Amino acid sequence: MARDTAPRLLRQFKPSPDIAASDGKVGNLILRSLPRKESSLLFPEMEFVRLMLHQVLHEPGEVIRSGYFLNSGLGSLLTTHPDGKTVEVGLTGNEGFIGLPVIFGFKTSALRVVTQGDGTAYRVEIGTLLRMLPRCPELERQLQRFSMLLGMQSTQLAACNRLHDVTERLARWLLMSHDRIGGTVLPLTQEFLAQMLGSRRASVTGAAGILQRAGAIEYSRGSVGIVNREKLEESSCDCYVAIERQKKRWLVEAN
Amino acid sequence: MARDTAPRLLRQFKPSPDIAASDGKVGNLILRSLPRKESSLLFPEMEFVRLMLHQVLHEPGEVIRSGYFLNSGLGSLLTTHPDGKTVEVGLTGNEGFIGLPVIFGFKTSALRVVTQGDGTAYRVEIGTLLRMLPRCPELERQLQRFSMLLGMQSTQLAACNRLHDVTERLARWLLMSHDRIGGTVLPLTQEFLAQMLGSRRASVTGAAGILQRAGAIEYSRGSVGIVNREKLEESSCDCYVAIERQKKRWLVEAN
DNA sequence: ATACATTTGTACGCCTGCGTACATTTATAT
DNA sequence: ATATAAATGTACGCAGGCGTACAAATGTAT
Repeated sequence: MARDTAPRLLRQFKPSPDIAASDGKVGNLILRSLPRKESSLLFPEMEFVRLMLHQVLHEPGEVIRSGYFLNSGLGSLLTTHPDGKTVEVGLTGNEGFIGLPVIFGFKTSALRVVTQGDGTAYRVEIGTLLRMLPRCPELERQLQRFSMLLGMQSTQLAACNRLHDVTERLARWLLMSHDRIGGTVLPLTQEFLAQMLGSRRASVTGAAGILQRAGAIEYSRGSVGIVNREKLEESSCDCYVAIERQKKRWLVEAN
Repeated sequence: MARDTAPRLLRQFKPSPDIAASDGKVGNLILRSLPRKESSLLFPEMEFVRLMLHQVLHEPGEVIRSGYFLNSGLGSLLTTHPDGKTVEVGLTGNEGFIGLPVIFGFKTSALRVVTQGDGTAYRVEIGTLLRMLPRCPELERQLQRFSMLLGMQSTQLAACNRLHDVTERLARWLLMSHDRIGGTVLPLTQEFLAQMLGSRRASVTGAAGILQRAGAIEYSRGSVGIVNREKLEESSCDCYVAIERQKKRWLVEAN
């Protein structure tokens, strides 16, 4: 085995519903942007669920049964490889939706989707979603735009993986996650980070040490604290700002 | 400068129309799949153009004025970086369309798009295309599906860039290009390949030497001939088949 | 035919990251 | 309190690729 330890991922299929907690604020930006007409159609069909750390939402090749509008927490899109290696090729928080292929008529996922950090989401069964879409043009537009943004993100990550070293990529990853998670303390092990970055766990140890000595982060057994965002940005490659810049530009263009 | 030589790219904005050559067969698969109703709307609005080697169709940050349905030849999607480095993050031939962001309401390109090999395309002005889309639902569907396929491709390339060495990636690249170009001889310099793979030109020399000694390819000054596809597939990483497999699976699912 | 530009071959030192292995620290369960 | 598991620190040799530089070969223009 090429990895230190097998990933401890929760493969339970369905997050448990938690109706009680669903009242009040909707965190997901797509849902929030919808006209009342569409959201009133949609919400009765969705289920508020808690997502646990490292929960697997989709597995490559698997039929996608549910889509998830994230309210909080984040989802990592990973490629998987025969030897157990994984590489993160996309990352989304409350700005996004998990289950994009179905929007375009496809049924299976090409990627593993894993949650990172506790969070909540609105889950919708795919059949239901597909029935709703014709009556929710704004939702459809939002989902399609998000897919383009995510695609752009993955092209930038493709280049990043080619050109930048572990420390730069780790800093980039932490910045991207920090933007999508409420607090400044991220529940992360180095082993998990290694799976995200597609590197050795030992390489992450080295990189994390560099960032810590630079005063950018602080970490201990299973959690990383961001103590100085500026320094973290200095340590990161430009890919972080490149992604953010393009995202903003496009959102302005799309009015 | 980090590169041996500045890229010799043709930056002329518009490919020259060539009406004479436009009669007869349409090579682009999206256009061919359209119902007569839509294609008869569309074709009068498009211009048949020749694409020259290494022609730049879009530049990052630039407003996208025209879209291209490729009939032959291929288009590379590249990220560009301040130091002149580029990395290919997507590749399409006659199955695709160049100018996807506009379909989703965005106006600028995030990537450089360069043609590879001579080819032809149908060019359509963006304004025209956007006016047509509401009346061409099947076209819209096809374009959206293609964007998802391209997105999947770039996620695979993101992982490939992380995990595989130059020789494997070169073999993969040649396979992907071979599929999209008619003949078995590709007009390529090692310098150009280096820009696609995001590596040194000297690294490409080494990798090409390995593939040649393996009996997979033959090359000389500006052209690479594929002499044995099986051996090329053996030298490639699995990313090639992974992309093809997922593409086929999705196309079946979408019926 | 000769000069020039382009393309390719090759070499050198260097650094990063890999695979692997083992020790150490820290949390959790009994 | 003690055992067990999980997470982290660290080390070693090795391979691939980088940046750089220059020479050789091969087209192209005058």
